[in-house]
Amino acid sequence: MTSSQPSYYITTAISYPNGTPHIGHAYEYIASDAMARFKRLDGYDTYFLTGTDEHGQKMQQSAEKEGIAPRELATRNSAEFKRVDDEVLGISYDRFIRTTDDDHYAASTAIWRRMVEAGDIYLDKYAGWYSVRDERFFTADETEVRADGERYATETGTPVTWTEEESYFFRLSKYQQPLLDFFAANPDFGGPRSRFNEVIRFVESGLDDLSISRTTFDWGVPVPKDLTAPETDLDHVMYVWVDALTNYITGVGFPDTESESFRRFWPADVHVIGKDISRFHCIFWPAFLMSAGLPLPHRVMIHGFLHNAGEKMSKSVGNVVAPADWVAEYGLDPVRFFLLREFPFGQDGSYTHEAVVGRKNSDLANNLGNLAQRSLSMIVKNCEGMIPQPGERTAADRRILAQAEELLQISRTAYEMQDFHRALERTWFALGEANAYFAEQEPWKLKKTDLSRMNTVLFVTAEVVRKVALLVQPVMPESASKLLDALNIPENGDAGATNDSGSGPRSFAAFATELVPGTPIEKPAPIFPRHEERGD
RNA sequence: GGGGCGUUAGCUCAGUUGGUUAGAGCAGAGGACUCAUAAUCCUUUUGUCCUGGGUUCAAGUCCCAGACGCCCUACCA
Repeated sequence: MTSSQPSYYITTAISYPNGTPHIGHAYEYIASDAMARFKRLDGYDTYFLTGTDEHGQKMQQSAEKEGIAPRELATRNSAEFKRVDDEVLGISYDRFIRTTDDDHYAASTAIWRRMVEAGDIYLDKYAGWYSVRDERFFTADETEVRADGERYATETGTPVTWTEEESYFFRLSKYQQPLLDFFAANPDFGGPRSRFNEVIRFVESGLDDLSISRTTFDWGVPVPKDLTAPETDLDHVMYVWVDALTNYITGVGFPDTESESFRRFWPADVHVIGKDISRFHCIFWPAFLMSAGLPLPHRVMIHGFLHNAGEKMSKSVGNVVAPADWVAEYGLDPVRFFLLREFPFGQDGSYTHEAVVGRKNSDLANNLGNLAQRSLSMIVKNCEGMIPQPGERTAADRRILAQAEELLQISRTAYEMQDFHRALERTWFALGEANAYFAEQEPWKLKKTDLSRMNTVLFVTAEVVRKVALLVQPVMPESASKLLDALNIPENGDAGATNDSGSGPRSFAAFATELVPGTPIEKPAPIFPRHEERGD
């Protein structure tokens, strides 16, 4: 962690712990985790933030139903999200932030103060048709008067009443043009492009000022009294998104903008979020930051949603999958691999049991697992249990090594845009070529005719396995580590879980080296077993 | 209503700035091999590239119109 080391700051969205985590949450955590591990292994001083967003009316109401305090409910449910990260998914976050943390209150207050000082916050009335049942306002256009003379929300069919509420507003309209200029100057700010286009179109269509406080409930960050005293006697709490978005700078030390952490990690390299909250991250958040005079994040990566066999996951349909269930059925690494290999990250994906098993068996067990098994077994049996000394290399040897060699750069480029799908596709293409190479060279025949040549072929194959194992550590930390163990590569890091992974024989820096002939290896055991159907 | 994206082999999808016989993986069929986790390798079947026009020497790739699907947004007062 020297100052010369490049830094990388990545965040997930913070989860609203009004329920339990499902496979959609896991998708975002796993992808972000792979991204963070990749950067750590590639020598970046990396900071990875995740956590829970605990304020708001919904949490308060849920707590009331249970007869407990909001903070108690938040603490309990937040712990469950954290437990899934820690015990089920192996997420290598550096901090699990809670918006109820003390330093977060300080940060939220500070950014609010900055926005006030910028002249961007004013007091007004928020008025509209409020549906108690939906807990939200509707514009007049969104309501209709029915035959009974009462007014209803058209969309949800619930009765609405005219409600006026004092509220602080943020001058979002002022930032329409600055945002559009920023978008034009930073075409990769939002990804994928199609989602980013939606955001841009929305801004172009005009921005209204944003209501950013509430007085009807108190479960939130209080608006500082010294800022409200001249204007109101009411107690305002911040609109949940104001404080929620602020977590990204709380996590690196804000409001101390001179702190080592803030200077090192802000602005963030990427915020990873779902498509339902792109507007908050691509419009509100940059506008808040502009107002507060803080640098803007480099990128917001918007991922798609997972569908169960093409159907939207929903509690009422009963097709919601708990991460722990999947991990129990398929294993953690196969689940991680499946989610990142099967779907382009920016698109929705549809999963089926058959698809997961297909990836697990053909890609993991057959292509990668078996290549390692067949090559290492031959080394143990025919090379006195040591990595053999290779002889002169043929064109075929050089070709397959070069193909593995270029995977690092291909992966770097792909990961830069969170294109995990492509990185893995290219890696598995190379594995297919390696299996073909092995079959063509027929080392099992060479052992009777040309031992030196056999040694070369086995060395080259094992070397390809080593490079792939290094490269898939971010996606499958445990299995990749076992592969490296099997090759007797000295341990140093922890498959990208901490910044210790940035150097040494298991880091990406070791990509440029080769296996050391004479290194003893043990009789290998299958690392990627085929899927066994359970029950039945 | 406005806009975005998509529609390519049975399935999931690649197809760069228009250029030779349209590709991959999986699934199917046949064969080979035995080092290996009944794995691996080779060969192989199927495509009106949604439809109809247009531009061009040349279009899956550009333009126009339409169909279908998903999404964003507005409206239906």
